[in-house]
Amino acid sequence: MTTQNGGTGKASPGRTTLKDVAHRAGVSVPTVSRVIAGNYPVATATKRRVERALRELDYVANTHARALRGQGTKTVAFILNDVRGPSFAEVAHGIQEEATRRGRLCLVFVSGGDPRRELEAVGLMRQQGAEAVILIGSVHDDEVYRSRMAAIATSLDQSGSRLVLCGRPPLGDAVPTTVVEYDNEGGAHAITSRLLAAGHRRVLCFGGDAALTTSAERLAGYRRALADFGVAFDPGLVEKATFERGEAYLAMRQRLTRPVDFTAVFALTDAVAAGVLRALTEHGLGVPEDISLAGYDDVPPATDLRPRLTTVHVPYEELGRTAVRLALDRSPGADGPDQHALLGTHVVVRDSIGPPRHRA
Amino acid sequence: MTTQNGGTGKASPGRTTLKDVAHRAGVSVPTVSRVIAGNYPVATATKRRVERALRELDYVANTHARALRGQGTKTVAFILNDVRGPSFAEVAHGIQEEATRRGRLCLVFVSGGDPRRELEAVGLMRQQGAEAVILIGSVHDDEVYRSRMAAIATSLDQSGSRLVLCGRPPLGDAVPTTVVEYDNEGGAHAITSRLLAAGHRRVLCFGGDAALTTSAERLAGYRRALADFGVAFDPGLVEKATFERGEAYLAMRQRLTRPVDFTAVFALTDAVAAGVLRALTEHGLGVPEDISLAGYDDVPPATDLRPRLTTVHVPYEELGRTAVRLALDRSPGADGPDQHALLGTHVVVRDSIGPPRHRA
DNA sequence: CTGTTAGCGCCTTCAT
DNA sequence: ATGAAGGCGCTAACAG
Repeated sequence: MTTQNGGTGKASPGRTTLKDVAHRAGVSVPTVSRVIAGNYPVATATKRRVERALRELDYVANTHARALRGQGTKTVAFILNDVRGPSFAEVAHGIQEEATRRGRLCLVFVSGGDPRRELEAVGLMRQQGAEAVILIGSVHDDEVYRSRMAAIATSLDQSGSRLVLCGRPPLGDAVPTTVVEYDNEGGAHAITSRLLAAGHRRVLCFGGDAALTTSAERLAGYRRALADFGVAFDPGLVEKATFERGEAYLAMRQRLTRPVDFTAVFALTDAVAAGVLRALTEHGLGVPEDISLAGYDDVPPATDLRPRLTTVHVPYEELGRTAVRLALDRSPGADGPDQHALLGTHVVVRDSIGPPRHRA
Repeated sequence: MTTQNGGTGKASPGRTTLKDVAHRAGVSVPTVSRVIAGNYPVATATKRRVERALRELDYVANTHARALRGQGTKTVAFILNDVRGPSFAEVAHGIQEEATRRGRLCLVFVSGGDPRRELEAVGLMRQQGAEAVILIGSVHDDEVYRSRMAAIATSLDQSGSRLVLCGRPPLGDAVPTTVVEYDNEGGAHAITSRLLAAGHRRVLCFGGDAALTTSAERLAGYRRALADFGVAFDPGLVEKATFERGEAYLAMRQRLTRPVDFTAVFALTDAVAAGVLRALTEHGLGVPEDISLAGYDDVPPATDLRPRLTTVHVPYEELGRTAVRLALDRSPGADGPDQHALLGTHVVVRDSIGPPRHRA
């Protein structure tokens, strides 16, 4: 016993290996392996001895070794801005559920919205040999981003993995990605139309950052609805702000120091709507009596707002599930370069929209 | 070239390996490895050739092989009931941040509150060789659970990993675990005291499941406050329900079909408080004019309730960070069997508590 | 400076 | 029914 585990079981600290078990049971390593796999004949007596050793030594297989051999636990990776956002959380949940159902493990990484961290994360996930790498949520859509992502997508594809864009626009048909979007522009069009149909003509579009894909699309829907109703677009009625509740509140309070030249607000996000609602209320403006309010996302907390928020439902959980399903189901050989799913959105009518009130 | 990757680069589909790169650069495998590690002298010319090959072949190291060799990317695993709960999400965020800061990857598993899935998950995480396995949130605290967990903790400990109980009571001093709790009972005591100090004597304790550790502790704090104020405990004023918003609403509506024999409600959770608030409001009862309301958790959406909820702040994110910190910082040799952190809670006073209103 | 050798833990032939 | 051998991809020792 010069080298290491001399005796009857494991001596050194660290994980129990097949060798330890084999020693203890007085058999060879492959025999133990076969008992575990159970797909090969083993004498009943031997089997029992091995099983006892297995139990006594509390053996667990080493996934890394298995992965190296080719057949290890597969994993699905996802990268998001922030787990705390209700909509992201919903997507994450969908991914989890579907991945677990298919016997996959989930790796998570939070990028904080920083493209560099996102890139770094993708690299790590690639090292891990993730079967799919899912990118969740909005992004600054510039040329650098697109070319980098295209390169990454190709790399992943070549190593048998898959880049999935979830709630983010495609990179182009040539790029081997799976894209799972929802009808972002359509939802914005629908809810803005709702506001316009109720008689509103001065609709403040509030929140978001035009450089972000999500904002841009929602803004586009807003503008298209305006055009459909023959209402001129007024840049003064587009107020950029963050997607974050607190800042939206502050920004709206700021806006209210100027004359109120709108009768309705389209908040680009439910969280923004919450902030807007608070600012409005504190300013003595009733919703929907004085000002109508619409949101976007239909996250659970929106139900607790008073009045209950009329908003656009986005199937976030389904988005996550679909992402996993598509990425995993594509036949490994046939490299259909482009998979694309577009999920529908719809307006959920609650209590925050009313007819416009004529103002002095 | 009889076997496989004969020629200049990688021929077979799948990941690029060191061997592929070595072939392409016309050097041996270890040389490539050294160029990558950069901790060993390599001729500049060779180095350049290798680097080019590396780039051209888009090489990424295989974490599993590295892990097998001993020095791979470490990972931290956490298991929770549901990512969608704001408080869980906060803990998850804290874990992420701290783990990433320390160069660890995160594995996540959603158990849906099912103890069996939790057990299964721990097994998977153990196979992965996770450095720490963090269990988040409340649990059904029976004997079976305790003994099973103790066994798992010991197993993990022996393989150099660590079981971390986060927001969940310890298993006993003998069990090698890291426990990161918050002062659950104390927070409940404090906020109930607040209600009692405001003059309330009939306080309905609403929501939760007494079999769950979290509920039990909060209920205990409630009772202790009652005792401190010399108010007799009335079992009729404890209403079990779920922790879930929607069900809480329904349960409260049900309760309101009976006579209103309380002047204040202590909701065991902010989500429950939201449901209760809605039921109360719809029943024509004003908060806090008619009924005072207190919550627990201080999750962000609580700010959007009207009136803004007075509640107990729980440092969830800090809980997550601390869990990672403790688990990773303990000196590997010295097996201090028990690590225990107890984080403080405090009441956040907002607008949902007022003096009791004398009722007919 | 570079290549050869060995071995991490597992599983899959192949040969008893 | 069982053991011996080989190799997954990588890196640390040991030659040269």
